[in-house]
Amino acid sequence: MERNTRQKEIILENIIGDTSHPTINELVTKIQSKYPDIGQATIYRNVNKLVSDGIIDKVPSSLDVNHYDYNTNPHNHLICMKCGKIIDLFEDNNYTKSVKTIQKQYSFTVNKVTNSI
Amino acid sequence: MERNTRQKEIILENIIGDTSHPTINELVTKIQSKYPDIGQATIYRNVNKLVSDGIIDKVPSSLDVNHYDYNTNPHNHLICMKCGKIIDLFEDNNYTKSVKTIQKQYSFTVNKVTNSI
DNA sequence: TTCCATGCAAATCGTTTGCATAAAC
DNA sequence: GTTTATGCAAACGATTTGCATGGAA
Repeated sequence: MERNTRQKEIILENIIGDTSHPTINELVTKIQSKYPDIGQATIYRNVNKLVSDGIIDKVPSSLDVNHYDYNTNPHNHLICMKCGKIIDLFEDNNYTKSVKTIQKQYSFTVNKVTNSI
Repeated sequence: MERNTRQKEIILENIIGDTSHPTINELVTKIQSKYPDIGQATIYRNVNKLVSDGIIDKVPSSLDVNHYDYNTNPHNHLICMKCGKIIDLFEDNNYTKSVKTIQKQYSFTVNKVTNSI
């Protein structure tokens, strides 16, 4: 049986509402700056669990570090393979558009669209 | 000035014509089984160079290992975020289709479309 | 009181790097 | 002969794991 802990609460709190697609490392820094007593293994373990439970999304990047995203609204991502920049693509504006249209609209080459439907 | 070496030739040969989107590790195994004298650092260095030269594509996967793809024809990829399976999407059939159409056609949720345009 | 979750440190995995040697040119 | 590329092993960074301890139920 799963138990509720202070750590789990704090970790989820720090992901919800964060629209910056943080890396694990950014989450660790962010959380430990407020709660230095929370170990990074705990953060890794909980973030992984949130991903496998479908609460948050793992967003792979071109730069070989994963980013994490809490998905209230299902959406896609436009990710730059050179610099790693991530742009959200929400259903109401361009989710239904073709890849070609999307890449024209954003005036760069579409390399990857990640979503969380 | 760049030099042509036997290793470079062999490494490129072993990527061209490989449509299986191999991981670096699969390439290392494949190449070293035929040419045990080629070091893995050399394979890493050359594969990275081929990527930065735009000869081959790095295809990030859900499983935290990169796959590599030699792109004669520009195309997208459909990648399963659970099992890592990669499907090619060529321009002539579905490249211009919307994400929604694509995911209906393949009867699973579109998580990521990678391409090499 | 039971047993799952945590914190720490060590281990692991994939990848990169330093350096001496080999081989292009 | 000069200089880049290679092979090896060590180093590195991100992530996972083992284990003793803490704390939820």
